[in-house]
Amino acid sequence: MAAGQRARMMEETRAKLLLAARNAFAEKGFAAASMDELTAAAGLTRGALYHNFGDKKGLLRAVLEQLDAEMVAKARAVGERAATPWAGFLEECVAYIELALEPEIQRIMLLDGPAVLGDPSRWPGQTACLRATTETIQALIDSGTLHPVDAEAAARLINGAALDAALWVAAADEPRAVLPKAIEAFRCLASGLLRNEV
Amino acid sequence: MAAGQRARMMEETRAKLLLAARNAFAEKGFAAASMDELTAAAGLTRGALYHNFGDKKGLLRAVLEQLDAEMVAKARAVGERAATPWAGFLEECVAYIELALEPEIQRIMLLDGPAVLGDPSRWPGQTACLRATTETIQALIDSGTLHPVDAEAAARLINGAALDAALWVAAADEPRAVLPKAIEAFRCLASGLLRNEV
DNA sequence: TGTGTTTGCATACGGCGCGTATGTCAATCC
DNA sequence: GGATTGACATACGCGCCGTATGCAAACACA
Repeated sequence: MAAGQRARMMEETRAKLLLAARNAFAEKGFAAASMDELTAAAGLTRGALYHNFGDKKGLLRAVLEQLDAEMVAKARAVGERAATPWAGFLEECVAYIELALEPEIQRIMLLDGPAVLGDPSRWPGQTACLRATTETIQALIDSGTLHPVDAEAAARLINGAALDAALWVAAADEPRAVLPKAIEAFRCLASGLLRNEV
Repeated sequence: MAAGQRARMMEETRAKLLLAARNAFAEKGFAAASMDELTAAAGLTRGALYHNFGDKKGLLRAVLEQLDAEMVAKARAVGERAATPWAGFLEECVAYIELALEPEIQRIMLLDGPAVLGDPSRWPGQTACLRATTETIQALIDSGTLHPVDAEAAARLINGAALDAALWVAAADEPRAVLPKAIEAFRCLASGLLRNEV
């Protein structure tokens, strides 16, 4: 029993640190977030942090994996309820845009993540998000729905457009007013991939 | 004459600092670039830097304005040589993608810039790049070439897609091999904005 | 022309934050 | 039951940023 207890304690401290890190990174940004404050907020010290995550960038990597997993799960759940694969894909992308309105996602995943860890395609698991999009697009190409372009390239373009749209919407003076415009423009743009114009 | 001399000296030190900053930011990234090293490389000290640019972020702002101006000038030069407005627009976008392959542009404008200064639409002059794209798209909409979507939204999406594509290409194992794929996918995507399918 | 003021930049100082090295205590192993 | 490993805390050094201060040259003005 003691062995299990120990492993659970370990997981618990990791979870506490991840939660504190998410809050600190989201509010202050990666650079301005102090490891001392962050760990103190979790009731720990920097010792625990360096033991569990190696360094500050390691902590960011772990936070990003968490966020990425949450995003892909939510987006897929939305996409699966659609009538056609293409509609599902569009719904999924729109869900991404709306998810990316969350300040936490904005700051950590779209701004600090790339700056600190480099291009997302090089992240651990290259972000489940991009993989999922690539697979979906490839399937749509195979079924003849889309023009036969490179699936990975299209996925990157779509993702970049969607996330950049979210960044723009969130920074706008009236986010709720420009969001529909962004979504409409996105649907229009994405339709360029379709083989048969509607 | 002395007055002119003084102003010219001032401009010269600004230029030297900007050049050193471009090199340092491009090679080490904004966070890892040391102001001491940077100014020493320019034959000056931090005193000159804080006197001319206020702080480290101010220096980055100045560098970004320079890069942005250079990019928009090059892209417009490419676009103006095209046969039709739409072709010119596409060529301009492709030029952006290729310009963004430069490590200097990547690191400073696409990665560190947004992380340090926030969304580009909030930068000084909101980046000439975005303004130019918005105007071009609006003109194409007015002439009936494109679907009547929000020009600013479309510009942001197009820009996001193009720059993200460049980020992806540059991080790829064989940039020269994937660049054409990215461009092809981009043209395909952009055609979604067209009113009459080709 | 001489003096007071401003300007452009260098030097000096204080503080903070990261990473690492070291210490400590409990749990495990043999 | 003593030795060892592992999880975490504590202590230290170093670099870096921002600001306060110093200084010499250029201007203003009478």
